[in-house]
Amino acid sequence: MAEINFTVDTSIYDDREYLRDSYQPEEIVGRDEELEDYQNALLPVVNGEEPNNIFLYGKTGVGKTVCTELVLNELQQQSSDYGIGVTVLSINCDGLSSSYQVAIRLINQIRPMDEQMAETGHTAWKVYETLFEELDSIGGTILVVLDEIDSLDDDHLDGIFYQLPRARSNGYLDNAKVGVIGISSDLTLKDSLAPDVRSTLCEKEIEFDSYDASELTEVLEQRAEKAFYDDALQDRVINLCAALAAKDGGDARRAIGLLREAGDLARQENADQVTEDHVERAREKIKKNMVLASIQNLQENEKITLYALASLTYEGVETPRSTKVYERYEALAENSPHEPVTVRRLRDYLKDFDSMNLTERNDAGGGTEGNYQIHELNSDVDEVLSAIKDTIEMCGVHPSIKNHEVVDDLDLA
DNA sequence: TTTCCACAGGAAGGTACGGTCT
DNA sequence: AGACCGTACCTTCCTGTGGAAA
Repeated sequence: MAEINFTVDTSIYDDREYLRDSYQPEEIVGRDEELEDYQNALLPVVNGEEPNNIFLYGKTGVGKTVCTELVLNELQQQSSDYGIGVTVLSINCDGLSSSYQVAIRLINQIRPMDEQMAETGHTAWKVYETLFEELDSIGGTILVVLDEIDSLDDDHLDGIFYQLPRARSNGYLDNAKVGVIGISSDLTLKDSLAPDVRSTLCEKEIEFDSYDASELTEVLEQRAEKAFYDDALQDRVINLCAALAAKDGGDARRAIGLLREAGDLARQENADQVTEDHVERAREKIKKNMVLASIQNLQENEKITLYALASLTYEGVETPRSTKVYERYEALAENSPHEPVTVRRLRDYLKDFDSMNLTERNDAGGGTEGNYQIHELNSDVDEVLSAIKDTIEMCGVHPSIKNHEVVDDLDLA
């Protein structure tokens, strides 16, 4: 057994807490314009008027959620000075698929633990009716923050965004003034809303631009100053993190995550300083973990599809077309306890892989072959095969991968 | 120019499941 | 107990697309 030895870090982190996702900075860098718009949009609240519905959009990690928390905290404090009661209900819609579920979450957030409502089984109108009763019993101004609304299914989007803003005019609410704050990182979401829903929900729109490299540098410097000891970071480290994150879409959360991972690596290695090399390696590690995590969440038929694609790739067919993947998939699925799905379904899987960034899907065609799509793994085939080890064991080792190291690892009787 | 081929993907509907309501 | 509800996951059917062959 390896010797267990904990070493106290004395040169890297002063206080790592400042790099955590949950840390809320007192001052937000580079979002002055957005904060001003936000403040203006909320002016009716302090004046005791009906609140605006506000729609926030911008890519992930550009400060939408952080700004919301900061602004609403401030709003609650200041309005209580004026004797106005403001309640904030916040729901993250990630993992929820319908308005129905969002409404139940809201109800359960209002209700005490021992009176929680079950998540299915009710009629839709019953759910909304209950929600309005609960809101009305709170009374005053209520701001409902719905974060990550883009993760809701398109078909189910309209329900809550239609009901909530209209509840008062339809006579469901007597005591409460409700404003909806919708937050989306999908810039096209607005277009998929029904026109009447769009016009009510988007009374005030605030767009959050992506951070550029220099803004990210500011954000990172703000955190790093408190998180790390003086001289713990090599000169170019922050600039590098900022540049990499700017290239990846200007996501501040990712930039901070990258810096944190680099710091962790340096600490593990008992280094005196975080170097550019740590950053590069941290970036690789994060990428690898993201792939692993998304593969592990796939359902079994999807994993078999990925197995089909990976085995083809390992064989040297780097961009197989959908039909080829399906042929291999069918062969693999036959050995598994799972009934193979139809080609149509598999096309959906392949489309999902692309949107999850596991693969890259491209149109191809011409010639006598007609039109078709080709699929290419976005990460190392070895990593993918390792991540679906259990599936390989279940379906059996396909001849094309019999030389792969994963196979040696499997306990094949 | 028309027809055919091979594929992509939208629409609608089926089924099983876990839940509530009466 | 049985009607009913929302949802996940799937199939079936069908239309659209663009180049090749007739």
